[in-house]
Amino acid sequence: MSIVLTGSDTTADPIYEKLRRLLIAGRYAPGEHLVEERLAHDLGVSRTPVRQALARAAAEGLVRIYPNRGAVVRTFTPEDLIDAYDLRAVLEGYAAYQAVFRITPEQLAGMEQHAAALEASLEQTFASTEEEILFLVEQNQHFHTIIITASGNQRLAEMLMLVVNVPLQYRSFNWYTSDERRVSNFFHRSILQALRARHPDRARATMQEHIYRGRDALLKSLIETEKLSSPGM
Amino acid sequence: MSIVLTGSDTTADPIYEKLRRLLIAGRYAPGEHLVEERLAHDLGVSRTPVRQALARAAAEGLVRIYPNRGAVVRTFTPEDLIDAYDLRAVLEGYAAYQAVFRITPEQLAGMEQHAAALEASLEQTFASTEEEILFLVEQNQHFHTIIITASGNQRLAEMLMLVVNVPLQYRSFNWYTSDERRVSNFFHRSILQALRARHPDRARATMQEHIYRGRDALLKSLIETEKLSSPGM
DNA sequence: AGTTGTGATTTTGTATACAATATATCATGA
DNA sequence: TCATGATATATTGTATACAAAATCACAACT
Repeated sequence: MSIVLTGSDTTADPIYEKLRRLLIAGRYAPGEHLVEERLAHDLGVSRTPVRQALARAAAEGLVRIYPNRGAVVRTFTPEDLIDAYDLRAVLEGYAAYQAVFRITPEQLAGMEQHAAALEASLEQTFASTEEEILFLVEQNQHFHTIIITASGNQRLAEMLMLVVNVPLQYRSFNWYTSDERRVSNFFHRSILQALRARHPDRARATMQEHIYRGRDALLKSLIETEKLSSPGM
Repeated sequence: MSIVLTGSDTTADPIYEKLRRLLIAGRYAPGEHLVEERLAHDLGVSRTPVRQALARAAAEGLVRIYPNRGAVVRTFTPEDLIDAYDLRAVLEGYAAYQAVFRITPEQLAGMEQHAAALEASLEQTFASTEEEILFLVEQNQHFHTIIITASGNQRLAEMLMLVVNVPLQYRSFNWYTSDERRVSNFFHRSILQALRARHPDRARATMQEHIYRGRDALLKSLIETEKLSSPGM
């Protein structure tokens, strides 16, 4: 497997791809006004293709476009994140349920590998560099992507991409504390077990709990940074 | 309530709106090559805004864009429709479950009205004009939209729009036979009952069954027209 | 000091021009 | 007749120009 939850086949527009990568990587701050000329400069093209990419990014929820006032990077309120994670729980829970009936030994082996890679990181000192975290996020994505693919529902994969593709600055929170990483690993193992044992309900339930845990960890760290940055406001 | 599952707030681009309406209404045949100049003429603007609208339509899955070869109206294989309806069942089932905890008496009254309008059509002679069917489709959409709104998950509404907004030529099949309309009405009543009684599980189960019925009816009529149009192929 | 109004500047929205690519047409030869 | 290749046409992709709208700066006034 090469790429993680890429736009399936919907994509294939290199400059939109580039913009999306920048947005997801957090190159532009949430709420930031994206002046077209600046983007054009950053992407090395003129405004015309930039506008197309922005229209698409708006459809995918990465930015919001206000008529005659341009595009701003989408901001996520805690409520937005809760909504998104609820949806993820429902959709990926369903994916796990369905995957039980279709997942192949090769796919299970792949999941095993990614789970092992994540597990290995537990042994290390908890001095996680940004690069290290990026690696973990990627391994985790691979793990989840296999299940989604194994569900056999093409459309589901597209939907989930829209929900999961939240800027990295939000997602990577989960991988900072070694505590959360341990819990996460436990669930990865449980999910694998349920899939191997062909227990659809267990697969779904475990997946849902896994995602809700991730959500809670994210919200907790969000609230904490909130407190730190604006104590009295 | 005014508009049905409009692009929430994601929209607000009049020319994209126009294009979407044409696509959903079936103005262009599935698989048809959408030459930009022609669209520009049809929409009364130049190619530039058309291309933006197309980029967006591609992101929403209404068309597919092949690099250097333009856009084609998305075609739906039976598998695509099955995937879409499965997702609908999952998502709207979830919406119904959540709606139990938040739906207001006003919203219930609104649903009652739309259900009644649909029920009234059962009494009439079954000579359904195209206009009549459009009315039924709309009433049905309103009914479902209220539940989705009542779920309280904004993102869910956006997701469902992407799944539900399948060209009319596919959707309206369900409303041709008076048999299906009767079954549909039965489920509308059951769903309302479950919501009023505040039974989340019943609401979800009934909604899911309702959607699966719709799917089966659609597939059945698709296969039949398939047989009629190409008997030997 | 704060508010409102006016002009300058920035930024968006659309049209047009042109280059790059794909498709269609048609002649040539087996 | 059919396949193949060259040429012409059509269509997409990008850049630029300009009009419309919003934002900003700053002065005049209360």
